[in-house]
Amino acid sequence: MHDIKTIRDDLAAFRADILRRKPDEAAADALISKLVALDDARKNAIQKAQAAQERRNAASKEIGAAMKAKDAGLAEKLKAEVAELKETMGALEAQEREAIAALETELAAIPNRPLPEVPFGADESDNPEVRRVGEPKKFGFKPKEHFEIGEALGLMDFEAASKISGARFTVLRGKLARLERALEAFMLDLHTDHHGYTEVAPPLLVRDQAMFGTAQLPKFRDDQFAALSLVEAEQHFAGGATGELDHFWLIPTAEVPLTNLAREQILDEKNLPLRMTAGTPCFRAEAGAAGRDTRGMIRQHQFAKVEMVSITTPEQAIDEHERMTACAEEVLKRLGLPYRVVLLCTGDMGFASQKTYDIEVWLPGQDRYREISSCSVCGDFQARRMGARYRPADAKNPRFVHTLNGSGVAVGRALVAVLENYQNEDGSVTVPEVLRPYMGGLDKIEKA
RNA sequence: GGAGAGGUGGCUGAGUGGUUGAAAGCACCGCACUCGAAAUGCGGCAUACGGGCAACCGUAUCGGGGGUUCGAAUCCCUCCCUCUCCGCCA
Repeated sequence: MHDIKTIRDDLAAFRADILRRKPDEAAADALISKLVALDDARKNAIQKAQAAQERRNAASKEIGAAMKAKDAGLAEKLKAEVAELKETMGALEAQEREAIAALETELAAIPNRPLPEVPFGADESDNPEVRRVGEPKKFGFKPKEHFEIGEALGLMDFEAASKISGARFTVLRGKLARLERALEAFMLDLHTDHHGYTEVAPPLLVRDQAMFGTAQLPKFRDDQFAALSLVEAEQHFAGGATGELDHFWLIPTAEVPLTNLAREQILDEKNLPLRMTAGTPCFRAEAGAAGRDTRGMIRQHQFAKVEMVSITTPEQAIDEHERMTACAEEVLKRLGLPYRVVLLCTGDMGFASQKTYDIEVWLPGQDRYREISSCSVCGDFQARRMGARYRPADAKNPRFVHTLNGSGVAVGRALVAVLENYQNEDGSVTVPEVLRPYMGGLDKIEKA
């Protein structure tokens, strides 16, 4: 959520940032004049309503004084004056509310402003590579894709999944199911034992306000799954009710519950940065992804992910972003997976982000790097939406916190990466050293 | 699902219609005392929005929304949330 004052303080800078996101001058100018008009209307409505309230309050006090002084005549006269005033007040207050809501609706739909160092670009082909770590292994045979490996092992079953749930689901069995669990446990242990994150087991079903806070709502409603009580839904319709059903949202990422832990809080500066991690299933409708990554488990309706969230002061945010990215990279380093880090350009960045690093893992079966983590710094964009603040040690007024989130890392895709990078010519998969303690000491997954 | 009790400032917690934005305590900040500290004393200490160069002024906020009233933290309606007991349940 943007602050209209900040925008109006420097309209030219705001316009430039909007254009960096989407280079459409006509749209940018239309947006700005709309915002200015809405804000002027808001101020105007507030002033009118407040002037009326001020007169009413003053008259009410006079009535109280007159009644104490037993001056019934004066009290009655004042009452008549207030009664007249009230006829217009209701409308003025309604106008004030509407004007504020109209501005907020508009502001809530504007993406965050990219930081100056974020390169301008249209899509992922414009993302500069920041660094490349690890050498892709040379195979003495043509490396297979993960689903070929998993299916050949008899431990990855898409047909069974589709019978139960349809497309974009996977059934893992035996050692592959355990490998997924091992990966998640390994990542959580790394972040809690070595990176200073506190493990959280959050709700997976959340309310509208939480989804608004992290900015999945209102704009990305169609990407989400919802859960509802059919009994309540039936009563809802039977009662002839209209509008939105009461329901939960399935979290598309643990970023939502973790970040919203700071909702409507005033944190103590000495507790910042607040670092939290969670391993959860994530649910996505993938509405706009028809036909993309249809084979295998790269793009699923349900997948496991270990998420990191940091709540910081504005001053800490940028360093924390580098630190968080390094924490995600450490997962891949310890797993021995080659990867590269790219800086997302303005056109490829998420709605709430000011700056994002994507970590892409090497997949020999696909012969390319694929996203396995995304680390974003959001500034106060989410904090404003959820009222998350902190009290600075040396100042009395609370300030909005800054929020960061990053995958540390996507467990499903990590499983894919392990299968492809550790595959052997005979179809078996070597278990990476760091995972063996989590696999009961097993060093190789073979066909059962 | 049934019955009941509640939601007040950073925290605890008073307050049932008229200078109550809100007692008191805790926490925090400043000053005094002290070599320093503790203890003690005095003072300060909510948030947002609008107006103003500023000092400051105004408006709103006692879970959210609506209503009654000249006037609501206090009365009514509604929604949300929390807790207790019973029922059901992993």
